[in-house]
Amino acid sequence: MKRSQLFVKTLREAPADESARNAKLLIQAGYVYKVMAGVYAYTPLGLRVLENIKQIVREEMNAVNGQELVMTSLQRKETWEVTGRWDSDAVDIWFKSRLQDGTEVGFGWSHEEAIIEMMRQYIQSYKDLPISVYQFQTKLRNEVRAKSGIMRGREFVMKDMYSMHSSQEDMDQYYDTVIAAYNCIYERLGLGDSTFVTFASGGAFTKFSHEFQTICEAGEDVLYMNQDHSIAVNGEVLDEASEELHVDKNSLEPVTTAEVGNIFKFGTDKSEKMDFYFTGEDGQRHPIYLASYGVGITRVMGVVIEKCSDDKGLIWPEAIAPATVYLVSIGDIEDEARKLYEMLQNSGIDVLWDDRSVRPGEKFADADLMGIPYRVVISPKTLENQVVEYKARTSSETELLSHDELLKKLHDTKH
RNA sequence: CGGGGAGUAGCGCAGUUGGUAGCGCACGCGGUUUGGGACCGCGGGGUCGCAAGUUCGAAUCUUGUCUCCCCGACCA
Repeated sequence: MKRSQLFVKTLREAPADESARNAKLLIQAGYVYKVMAGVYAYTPLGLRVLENIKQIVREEMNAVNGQELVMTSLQRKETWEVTGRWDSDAVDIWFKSRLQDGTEVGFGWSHEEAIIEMMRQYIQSYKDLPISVYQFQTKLRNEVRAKSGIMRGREFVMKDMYSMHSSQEDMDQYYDTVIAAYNCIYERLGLGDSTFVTFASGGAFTKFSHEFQTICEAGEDVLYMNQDHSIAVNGEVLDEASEELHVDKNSLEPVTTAEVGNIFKFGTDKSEKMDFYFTGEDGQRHPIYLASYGVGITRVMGVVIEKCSDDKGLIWPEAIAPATVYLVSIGDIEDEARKLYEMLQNSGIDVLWDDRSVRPGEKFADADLMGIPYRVVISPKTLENQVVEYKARTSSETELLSHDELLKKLHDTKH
């Protein structure tokens, strides 16, 4: 990717109409464009980060036999009337509209009912179970107030997975494997050390759900944790949960967190409401056991920024950065720079080459602001000694390396 | 939805006894520059969020309205 071909521009100053760190930096560095409150468009840079996060999630979902599909944003009224959730008194964040013939439609704020309705057509027998399906969807929610930049928008990308089972035991077992998969996701996103599975309120269909909460000052939740972090409870269910876990709630310390995932078991309640049954080995009809698993993709992106940035700008974890190397070429050395650019790309490294004819200082400032993990500088000075200058975004030290040493270094740091 | 703050050029901002809009950055042209956001000269760009009203005259005063941010409420 050449900087001269990117339409994106960085801003000298952060936008004044945002106060959330993630939104300020993303707009300033050219990753997102704000359309309205809680609604953000993603530039090629922002899209790359989003896709990188999705790919990690996708790999982990595939690893637990999730089958990817994609539902629709337009939803039928009838789909939601079955569970009473079309009613605006029950769900106050609906965006609704009408077809030209007057038919009411809703814009998907969730896809639970929609997916179950669809799966009902394909699942009849115990032989069809278990099954697990997931999608990445843009959810539309008419929030009264959007806030915290991309962390709580009216339009956001979510991965939602649904598993269907013929027995409680099968669901419970699968549920635990998904918890493990989720831990892998947050580990790979660089949030492993600060993300915890917590007890949270269960809502309409189950007593407790599990939330994945990441310690984050910009978060909206308060978690109560014990000393070794083996127990974490959402403040909203502190009393009930501590009782259930047999711990003294006064021994738990509060910490501010952001929810980055939410999973829960519906059991058979929802299936019974939606007439989602299978025929068992006994020849009888039984309700299907259901569980649901969500990850807020765009929200995770925001949380990563809130946790990882400095006064110069963004600092992406390598796993989701839009490029691995920010190549700065200085002086009239286009041919040599192009060779280095191609060499790095050919060895599988994503390079953003700043080939613009602007002053070096501006390129350095942009490299920092955009948060690309490694900066490589090539100039007449480095060429004289057959080296390039290498610097990690997180370090203030530079190193002079030969091309071979550079490749080795970049491949070694990759995991 | 309650409370608070704010809308003036692409971005950040200034602009009070009311007199027809300016600065920095960005942008275009010319030149000098080139390892941490250079400098000089010239130039383009704004129905001052929108709508009414007061006035000879409104960015400025009045009313209404829309939008954005923050706190709260809300949040499968």
